[in-house]
Amino acid sequence: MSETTAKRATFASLPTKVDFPALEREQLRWWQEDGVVQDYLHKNDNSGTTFSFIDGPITANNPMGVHHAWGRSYKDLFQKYHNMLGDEQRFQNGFDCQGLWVEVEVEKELGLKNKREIEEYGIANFVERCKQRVLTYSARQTEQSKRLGYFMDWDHSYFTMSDENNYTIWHYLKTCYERGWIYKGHDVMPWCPRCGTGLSEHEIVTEGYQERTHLAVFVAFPLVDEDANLMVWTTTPWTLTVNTMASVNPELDYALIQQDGKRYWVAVDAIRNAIRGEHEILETIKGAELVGKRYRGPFDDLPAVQGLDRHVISWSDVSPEEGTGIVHNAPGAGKEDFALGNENDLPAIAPIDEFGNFLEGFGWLTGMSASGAAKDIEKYLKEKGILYRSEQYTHRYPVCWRCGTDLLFRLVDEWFISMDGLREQLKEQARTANWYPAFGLEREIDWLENMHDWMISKKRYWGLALPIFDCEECGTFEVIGSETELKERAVAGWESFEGHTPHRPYLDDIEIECKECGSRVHRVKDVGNPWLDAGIVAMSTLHYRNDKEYWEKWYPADLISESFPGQFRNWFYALLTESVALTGRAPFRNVYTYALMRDEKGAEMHKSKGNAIWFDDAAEEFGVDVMRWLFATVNPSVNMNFGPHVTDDVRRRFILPLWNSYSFFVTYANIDGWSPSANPTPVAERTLLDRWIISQLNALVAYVREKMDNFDPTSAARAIENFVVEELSNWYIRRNRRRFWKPESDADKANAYETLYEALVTVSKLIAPFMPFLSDEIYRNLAVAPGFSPGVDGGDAPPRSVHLTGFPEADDSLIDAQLNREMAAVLDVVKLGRAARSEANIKVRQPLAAILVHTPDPTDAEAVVRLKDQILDELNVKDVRAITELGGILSYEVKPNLPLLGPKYGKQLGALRQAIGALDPAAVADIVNAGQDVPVTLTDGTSVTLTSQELLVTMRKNEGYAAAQSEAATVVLDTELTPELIAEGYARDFVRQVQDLRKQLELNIDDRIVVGYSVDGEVAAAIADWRDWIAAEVLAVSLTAADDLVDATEIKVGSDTVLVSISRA
RNA sequence: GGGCGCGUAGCUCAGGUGGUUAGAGCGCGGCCCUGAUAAGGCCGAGGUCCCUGGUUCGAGUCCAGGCGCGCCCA
Repeated sequence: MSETTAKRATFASLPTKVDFPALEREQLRWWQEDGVVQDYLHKNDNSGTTFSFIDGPITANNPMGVHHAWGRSYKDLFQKYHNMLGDEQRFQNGFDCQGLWVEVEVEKELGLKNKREIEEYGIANFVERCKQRVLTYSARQTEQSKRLGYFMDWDHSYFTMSDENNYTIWHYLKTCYERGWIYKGHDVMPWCPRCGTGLSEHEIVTEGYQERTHLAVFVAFPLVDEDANLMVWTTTPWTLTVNTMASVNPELDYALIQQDGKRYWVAVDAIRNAIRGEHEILETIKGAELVGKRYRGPFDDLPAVQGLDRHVISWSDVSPEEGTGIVHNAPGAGKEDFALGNENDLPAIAPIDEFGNFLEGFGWLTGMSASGAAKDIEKYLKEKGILYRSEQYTHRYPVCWRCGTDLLFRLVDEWFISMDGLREQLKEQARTANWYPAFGLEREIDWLENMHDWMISKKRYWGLALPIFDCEECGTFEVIGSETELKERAVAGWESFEGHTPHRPYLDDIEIECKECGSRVHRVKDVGNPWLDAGIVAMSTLHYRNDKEYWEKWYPADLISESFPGQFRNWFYALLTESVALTGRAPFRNVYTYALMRDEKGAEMHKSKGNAIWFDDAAEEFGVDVMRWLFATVNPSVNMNFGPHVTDDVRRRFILPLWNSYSFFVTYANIDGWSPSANPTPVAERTLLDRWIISQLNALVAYVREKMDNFDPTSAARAIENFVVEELSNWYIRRNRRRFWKPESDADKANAYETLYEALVTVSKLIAPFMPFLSDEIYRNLAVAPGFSPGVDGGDAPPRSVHLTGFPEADDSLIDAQLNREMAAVLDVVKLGRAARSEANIKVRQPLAAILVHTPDPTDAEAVVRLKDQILDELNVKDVRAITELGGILSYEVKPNLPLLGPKYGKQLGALRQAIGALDPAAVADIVNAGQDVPVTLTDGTSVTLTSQELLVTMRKNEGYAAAQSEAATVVLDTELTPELIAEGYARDFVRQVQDLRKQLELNIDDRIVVGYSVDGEVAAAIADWRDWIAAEVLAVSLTAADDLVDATEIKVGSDTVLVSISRA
């Protein structure tokens, strides 16, 4: 081989240790400098087929975490795949810009504590800072996404704060208004007193509840017409101020209790929990009998609550499990209470302002914070003599998801879109899409069935300026649907708005004339719910308002993809409802969803817990390809545990075997100066193993395409991994190593290179959508460096990056199902042979005369014998023979063929199985093998006749043989060792150890050596007999027995010790 | 309280349409192979397939109820 090293190396040689993150950075640099991404984006301009992806906007408020990389990897891989298929695409990324989450971060930056301080700072300044923050983090996320290998048209990302996005929402709102769906609601909302805003139903997320401990009070409400009290319980004492009724369950039993001279009504089942100390039960009645009794409220002297007729009402939801079984209701301070008040025509009185402080009319409480007043109220109740007792009570309580403040329930005016008119149509449209996984549809339908009207207003600053003009004079309101309509209608304030984006505060001064009464009307101060912003993008980003042709081309999207949590009720819902309202059609055809990322131990990742992993750190520590391969191979609907051990595992399991296969090829191709030929040998003329791996490769290509076309990258990636690791690396390369290192440069060697080359180049394309960096590294070195990739690109000059190529197409004529099946049998025999050797404790280096093979289907055994070359070498045996005579090695076993017999014999099957077990297997086997029927008599005397198909005849190995058995085959070793076999074993032992010495001396693969050795007896004879073979194996120019060795090393051959010395020739 | 999903080896997870001996990877113990490999192979220990009931000749798989966990809703 030494003369071949001088030949020109075709491929860049590879480092023995790979630094994957460094390789990725280098690849990234080249893509950008060489304009690869630009060419990729325009590869399919006007191709005639399209793939429309609409990006769910990422909130541009912080740097990306690794969980963002998960979702973005799916988005990229589907788009890269379709780009390779030749589909034209838009490649538009989106940023979500407006909303409270940005405001909260800016408040932190500026040190502002509440809305009052924001207004002092100035709304215009504040809004400007919000915009700046979005620009900062969208730029940061763009760079991070590029590092992920995510190819998008980054210069044309959409921003939900854009004029077009906001005006398209106006158009949507106007449409809703014209259909009569918009209304001003009066409702009790969860309210954050710090943020000074209500939270919509959509925002009370899981983190929106926390364990909190509050002061809870048991309070007596004196009845007006009798000497007794209603006992009530509440964890929010401030709500007692606006109590207007008390409710009981009419079905429950209530007891009148006497204690310390006072009488209390309490539900019988609540006595244990509520009452402390000795007491007497005077009488028991049904809750229904309490209904209508009048009582005095604890704060009935306050000016704000005069003129109320407080009495007991009936409410079937009252339970005795918490509290007293009598519920104090404050319709102005509780959501369910508000509904109950409406049902019973009792008024709702609002006690608090937007900061959670008591309003005018609440006496000594006015100006106090509602949640801070608990202690004072407790004291007041005590002094008034109506406090029974108080306790610290821990429960799950809603908190503001941004700032953690306890929420209050506040009576407010908000704007809503009525959903009932659209509900059925939304469900119908949701069903037109394919959901992956399929249960996503059920989740969406469940949400659509239960959703309430959509609260779209928010009393904040940075967001969509709701185009609602509400006349204070006559109560008429109007919705403006576009910038031109606004200009037409504006009678004041246009000048101060003109030239600004449609945000607060610039729009706040505009006035229009009320169409009913002619009064001047301002825009409501509210901004929009941010899901309006994200939900309109299927319309706004496709130029729905201004370019219908473009919109028709790209709508609906072929794909959208986001993670489960929240999106069924948030983005998917908002997209659906806005698009369906405007067009009647669902905006997407396929929805690909995935679960949550956890840390390595399965715990939720949190910044505060310190277990969150930032994207930048992960990219530099692990490399992004390894993450992307992990993301592609896990089950997307199961939560993923992510961390260094998991990525290490992926690297070891797949990426290194792939790299090693690639590296093996490059190493030997360069030694041989091999380069791809314009006219490779037709596959049909190559060896069996070559034809086999090419056959498997084409089957793989067909499978991967099918799975990718059905949005199942997981199955595709797992199949690729199996092919590379099991078939290519562990079998094809392992079995063919000698073809690559043999000294002759003959046709057989060329075929081996051609075959491995085609497999590797094709694999580089298959993995391109999944691992953009490694795939291009392999592709560029193998296909671009030599100038063309024959047998892969038809001999044409290949594109300069794998991302500019087409996705491989399977050549069905190269798929040989018969060969694949036979090779599977061979692989099984090899595995069993190794198992048998291991069990018999005979190492592989010791040659054996033969193995005997039996397969249930005799044609498999014939194939195994035909393909025995692979087995001889792998198992180090001299012959492979099919077992033709049982010879005591195997015996017959007869089993019922259950899938056939079950349906036919039903309940008789048990008896039948018993009868079959009692038959003489050998006799039955003869009959079945002759294809004749077998008569069987059951225990009850019934006779049945079984056909040969209804019985399964198998072989079982007998004890006492070195053998192994699986469902597919039985392999038996011939363990008899002749002196010749033993001598050959010594020779192999010797070679193996000399090779090890070469390695220790760090000799080059093709260095020639001089070997001296010293040993006596059988081992000496064996070495002498095998001299030529040994010398060839270890590249020895001489192999000499000598007693005067310098620097000799002891090695073990058989049980003898041999002294060996080697040196470079 | 309702919807959806999940529950299989110490850990992470595979297990079309019910079928004969339930698998993989990691980890653990032992052995083997190795001049592409930071690899690989074989053997072993390790299982109440969450529980109960039902359908069936036969249930990890289908049905009902329950328990536990997750997400969503009330």
